[in-house]
Amino acid sequence: MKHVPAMSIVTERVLKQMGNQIKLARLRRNMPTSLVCERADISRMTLWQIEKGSPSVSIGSYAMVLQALGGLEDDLLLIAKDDVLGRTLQDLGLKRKQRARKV
Amino acid sequence: MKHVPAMSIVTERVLKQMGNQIKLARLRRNMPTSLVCERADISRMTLWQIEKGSPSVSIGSYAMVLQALGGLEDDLLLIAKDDVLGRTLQDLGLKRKQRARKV
DNA sequence: ATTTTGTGTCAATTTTATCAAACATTATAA
DNA sequence: TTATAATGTTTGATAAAATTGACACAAAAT
Repeated sequence: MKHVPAMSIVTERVLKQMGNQIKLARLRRNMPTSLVCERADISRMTLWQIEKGSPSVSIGSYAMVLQALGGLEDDLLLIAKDDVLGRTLQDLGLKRKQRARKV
Repeated sequence: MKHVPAMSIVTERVLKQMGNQIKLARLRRNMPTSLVCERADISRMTLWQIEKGSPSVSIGSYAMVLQALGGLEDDLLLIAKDDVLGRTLQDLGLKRKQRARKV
């Protein structure tokens, strides 16, 4: 990430909560950080940042951690999936485009 | 990300699909990449990588893009949330710990 | 059909994440 | 209670990500 000041308070909170959820998932499985790191092929430092909710960790590291925890990587597919607002807006705009267009 | 070889084919596919879902959400809103980038305070190049599903983009950039699209950042909270396997494992292990422990 | 503007994509440079190796701290096990 | 091992945390070096700026290409508006 470039700079922190652009991160909104809301987004910060979301990342922190997500990190904590990942930590809880690890503890439920009774897996030490060292094991997850090994399987995910990342350093313990990086996992620590993930569980703390640091915005500056690559999505790839996240994905590999979720996979290391066992089949949790599919949760990523939930993002921008059930896009209620988006579909409503699209219905208003008649036909579907391949590029954004003004007005 | 450190190196690509560790990324499994499965995880690669998941990231690609997630990127595409984000792109579709943008198009539904009829927002040009330039506008999303501006709001998310990232370069067009980075957004392009997100929509392509590159593993080497920070979670912070993802979060800000989701926010720029309008209220989509809460989708991140769906990750590791409904952890069925984890809860089952925990039930087997009686009490809940704060640290992983062997056996 | 022509023009406009969003998009795909590259290379070079700057900025940042990731790592390794410590050490301190604290929850469990014994 | 003491010992043990998991976790929190820092630092400095290096690998990698994010940016800028450029250009060609393509979709949609005129």
